[in-house]
Amino acid sequence: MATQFAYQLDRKPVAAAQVKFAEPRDNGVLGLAGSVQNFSQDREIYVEGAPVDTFYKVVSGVVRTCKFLSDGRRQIDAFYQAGDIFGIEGEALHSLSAEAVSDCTVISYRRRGADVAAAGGQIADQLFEHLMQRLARAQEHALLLGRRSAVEKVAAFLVDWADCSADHRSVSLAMTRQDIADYLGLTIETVSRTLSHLERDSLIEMPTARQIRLTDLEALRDFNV
Amino acid sequence: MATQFAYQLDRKPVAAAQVKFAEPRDNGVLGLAGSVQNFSQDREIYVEGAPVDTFYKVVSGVVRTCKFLSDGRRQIDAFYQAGDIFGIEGEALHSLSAEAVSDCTVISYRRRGADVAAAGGQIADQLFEHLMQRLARAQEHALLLGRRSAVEKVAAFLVDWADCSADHRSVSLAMTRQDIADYLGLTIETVSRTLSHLERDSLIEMPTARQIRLTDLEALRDFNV
DNA sequence: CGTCAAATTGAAAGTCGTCAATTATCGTGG
DNA sequence: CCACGATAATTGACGACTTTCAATTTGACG
Repeated sequence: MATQFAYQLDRKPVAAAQVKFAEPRDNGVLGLAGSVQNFSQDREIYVEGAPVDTFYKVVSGVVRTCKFLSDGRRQIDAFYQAGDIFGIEGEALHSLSAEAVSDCTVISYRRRGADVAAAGGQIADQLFEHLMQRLARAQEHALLLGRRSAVEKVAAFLVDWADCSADHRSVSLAMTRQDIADYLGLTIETVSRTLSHLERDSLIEMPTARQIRLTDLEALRDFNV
Repeated sequence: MATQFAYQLDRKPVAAAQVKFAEPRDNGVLGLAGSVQNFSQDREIYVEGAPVDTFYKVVSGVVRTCKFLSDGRRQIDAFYQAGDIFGIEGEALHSLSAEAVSDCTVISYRRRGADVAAAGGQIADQLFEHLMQRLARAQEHALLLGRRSAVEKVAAFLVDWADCSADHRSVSLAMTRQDIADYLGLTIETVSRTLSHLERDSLIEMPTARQIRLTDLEALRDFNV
């Protein structure tokens, strides 16, 4: 079956590309035919197994993609922020679910009856780049899930998010502890305990639960040998 | 940068496509310009960070791709068997290392100075399909690593491999317990203990350590709710 | 100020890892 | 063909890290 995306160029990004977990920058692979959609917190954007007819770009807010086991266990694959593109999974069916972490606005672009090649070389290349990056991230994530301890996971998470803040030293989290836990393969309690532990050791400061300052960024980075 | 693969079609697969962890079938995305290479057990095929100038197809034997932490911890991303294609990671640099699990023969294909689009629509589509499948597998693997227990992991591993045997009920493992452990995010001891446990419960039989019969396939499948 | 969800903290349990010893397996050479 | 040595695999005992269960505190919002 032919892979079908109708990509069109959009040279005026709708939001500053402050990107982290998904796209390293605004890549301009956007259709002009996009339509704006709003999702309130925890609302489902699409569900695993649904047919793939659109892909999305985040305008504001945060989106998570995840998988579930039938008993409710959840693994979050990635978080997406303003400028990030998501929803390109599988040829025909979504391999993940996508949900709004916070109230958010996205633009959805319809896949049309033209295959990748027909879409043109430049666009195909951008799509490749996107997939390659997703793949590399997934591999890095697997290493974290399979081989890192709780402290290492949490430290990596904080450093990752700090990298896309202004000073690289503070993080304001849109997600709950449960989201973090399900991203890191831990429980809420372990995440909470680990953060408290890091605060006691003066590696971070938590003015509020969602605002974290990385006071010792080097030490945090050192957890990721 | 343009994504560059010079794909050429090869309609006569070099080996029966008994595929599992990587490719669902022989997809014919092969250059005629491939050259045969042999690697003895545990030999490195390429290393993470190396420039990507070739990709590979397994003729015989088994290959693993993996990542390492500086202290030696290893996470195996995937195993590849006869007919599987591997080595397509990243635009310029390998995001994984590849090593021979057993003595093996592969065909390597050189990437050339033509970008994806120039390679033609059909080939671009096949590459997309390949990447999408890799991505879906990586996500499934992350769910396993982050949210499944030791028994569930081992059961899933066995069922996966049995799916590509003749009767779907027996597995002959090319890899060591250490390989299995590093694939599942466990230790050798836990893998070994879990297998013994499954044997005591009559879910499997182990004539030898590397030959496993799944006597109760249904029960094993049920671990993956 | 009261209510509810989110987050923290404590205590206890359990799963899995670590360390160590034993057994099995395979290739090699006598 | 058997013995030997090296590597792989199994098993046990113990311990640590993480989870589970439960209670408390914090924070957001009407």
